[in-house]
Amino acid sequence: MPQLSSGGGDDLGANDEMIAFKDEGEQEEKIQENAFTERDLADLKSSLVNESEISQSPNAAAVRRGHQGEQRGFLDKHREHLDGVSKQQDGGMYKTPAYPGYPFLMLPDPYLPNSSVSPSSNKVSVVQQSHGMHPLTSLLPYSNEHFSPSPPHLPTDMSQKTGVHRHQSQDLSGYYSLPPGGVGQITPSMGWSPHSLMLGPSGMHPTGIPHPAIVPPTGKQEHEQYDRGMYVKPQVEAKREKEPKKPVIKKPLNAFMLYMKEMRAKVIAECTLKESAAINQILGRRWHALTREEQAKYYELARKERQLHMQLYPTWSARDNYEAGLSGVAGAKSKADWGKKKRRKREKQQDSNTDPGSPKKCRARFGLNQQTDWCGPCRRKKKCIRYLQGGGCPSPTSSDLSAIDSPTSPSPACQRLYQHQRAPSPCCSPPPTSPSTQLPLSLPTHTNSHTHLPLEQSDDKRSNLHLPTTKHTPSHLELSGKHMHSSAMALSAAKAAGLSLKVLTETQ
DNA sequence: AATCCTTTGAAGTAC
DNA sequence: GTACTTCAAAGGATT
Repeated sequence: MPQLSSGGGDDLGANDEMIAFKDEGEQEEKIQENAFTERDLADLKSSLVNESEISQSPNAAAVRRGHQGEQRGFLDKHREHLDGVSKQQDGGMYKTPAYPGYPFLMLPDPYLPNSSVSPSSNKVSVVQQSHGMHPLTSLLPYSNEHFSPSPPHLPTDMSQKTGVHRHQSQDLSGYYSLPPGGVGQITPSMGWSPHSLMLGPSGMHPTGIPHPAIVPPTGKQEHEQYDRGMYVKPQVEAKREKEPKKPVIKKPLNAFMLYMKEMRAKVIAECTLKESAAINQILGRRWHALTREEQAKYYELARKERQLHMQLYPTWSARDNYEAGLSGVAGAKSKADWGKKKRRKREKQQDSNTDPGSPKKCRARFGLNQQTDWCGPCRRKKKCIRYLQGGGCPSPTSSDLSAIDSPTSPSPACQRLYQHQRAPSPCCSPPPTSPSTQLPLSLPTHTNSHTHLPLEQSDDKRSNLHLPTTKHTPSHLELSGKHMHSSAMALSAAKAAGLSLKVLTETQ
């Protein structure tokens, strides 16, 4: 269970996992609630927008902004509504005030037998976004009436096994992110009805629940048809009959994904960005800029998503979608593509790993005490991009450099960006300034081993927050953070003290 | 049309 | 236990 253990061993991050966010010096200041000041936005824009989004249509931006305005209006309304609802129903999921923008909070805890969302509260119209779905679509529970009350082929043992009433699962199914081409796009106004669910194997979850995590195993076109509830394509169906494919059950969204879903529209509106990659970078920064409390909300939601996912698809495994590539994986357009993709990645890896004798990782080279010298991926426990390439080891530059990449040692991705004369990604740009203070306090960093969050989260006596449990030993910073009232304070203090991440994270 | 890019986190495999 | 990989969303950009 995701936990914040402000009391006993704080496990927000392993000391070897402190992630430096140095690229936006000012960001530390803003670690308060919504966290984004205009200055921050300006920073982001200057580092991202101006570089990568020069050539976009102002008109489109204006339109988008208008759209966002509407959306915000909707959200505000929705939040008002939810504020009331969540107070009644949330049951105190968090001790901190309910996050106003998170409709998930209104959803019943599957573990609470009596928890259910009243139909009225659950009937939230799903507003469609210009890109196909409302950013909060995943956060907006379906109306119950859209579902058949008793899915015919729900595994009979499921509810018994999990102790969850069927009804609840239906309610909870609204948790899931809706694939752009998934049922989530089918709004009440579109005449969505249980009948439209009877569309054949590809559109239906084995449980009979029109779960948004389920997408047809094939490509876009079918998605679109699926969207419209017009899953009528004889040829495709014939194909399907020939090679019956399971509906693809997508992975539950993790905390960051949930956050992205919610915030994407906001970022798009604020930054007039279009490129998802750039947006995601911003979101990544913002994510780190969030306070623990804010992140905890998303971790909790993610936990619930997984929980629900597990309940709905007890037999599903993430591996299914690995393998699904061979039989129609989500994301992969086709079997062949998936294979290609996989192959390509492997080739990449091989290419970059030709010298077995060379230092393999920043971790190995610099050790935990010099994590600020690590390349970004190493800090994120991803594959090292710096020393895999033949051992040529650009001396790490300032520890204040971006956590992602330093200008002197651009990642392959960045190099590629340069090669293609794309606007340099922020990761390739010299970070704005200051060393990061953002570190870890806001990060539920984990140890290298997975932090498989237990679904059963014990009553957290140590903290009112729920972040993934980690096993690390507390670092100085963390200890400091523990004694600080908030990460913002810690960060501010750290900044005021002129402490660098490096200093802060040195523990041994 | 297909793939890339980019982010973090979860969960999988491999050793 | 550690290291690494894949996938989840998104949509413009690139191939």
